[in-house]
Amino acid sequence: MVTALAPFSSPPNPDEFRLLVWKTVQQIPPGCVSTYGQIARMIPAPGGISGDSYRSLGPRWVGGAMAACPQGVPWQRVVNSQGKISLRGESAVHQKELLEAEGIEFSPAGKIDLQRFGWQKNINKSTLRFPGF
DNA sequence: TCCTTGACTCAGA
DNA sequence: CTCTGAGCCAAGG
Repeated sequence: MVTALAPFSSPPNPDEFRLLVWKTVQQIPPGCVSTYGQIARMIPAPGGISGDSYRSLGPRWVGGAMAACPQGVPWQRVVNSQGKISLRGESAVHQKELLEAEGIEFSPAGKIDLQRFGWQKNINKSTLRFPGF
């Protein structure tokens, strides 16, 4: 079955790619967020896909995978590169509530500071603090 | 068949 | 900070 999602084109092996996305997202700890682009970069480009193509399509494929996210995957911890929620309508509100419940803070403009709450942030920075802690 | 619409990102203005 | 356009591709009205 071809799945009911409609990402911008699909990777060579849609099912396998989505599985990798979900597995990666499951590794995001509570109180942290990641981005579609970051998830994409953590997954190697499928065979036959050039680095350039993957750079522009990857994030969208991740978005497509998230649209069909199964239970048990912290989908709410994935936001766009600007640190803002990409969903619209009710879902967006729900996502914001779930994240706030984990201790994540939003700016007045509805943006998350990825330097503070981003997953695997710069450990080089002298300030070692755990997200949401 | 044409046009719109996606859980994206980046560079500009 | 907000808005636009480009890059990319397919399904549905």
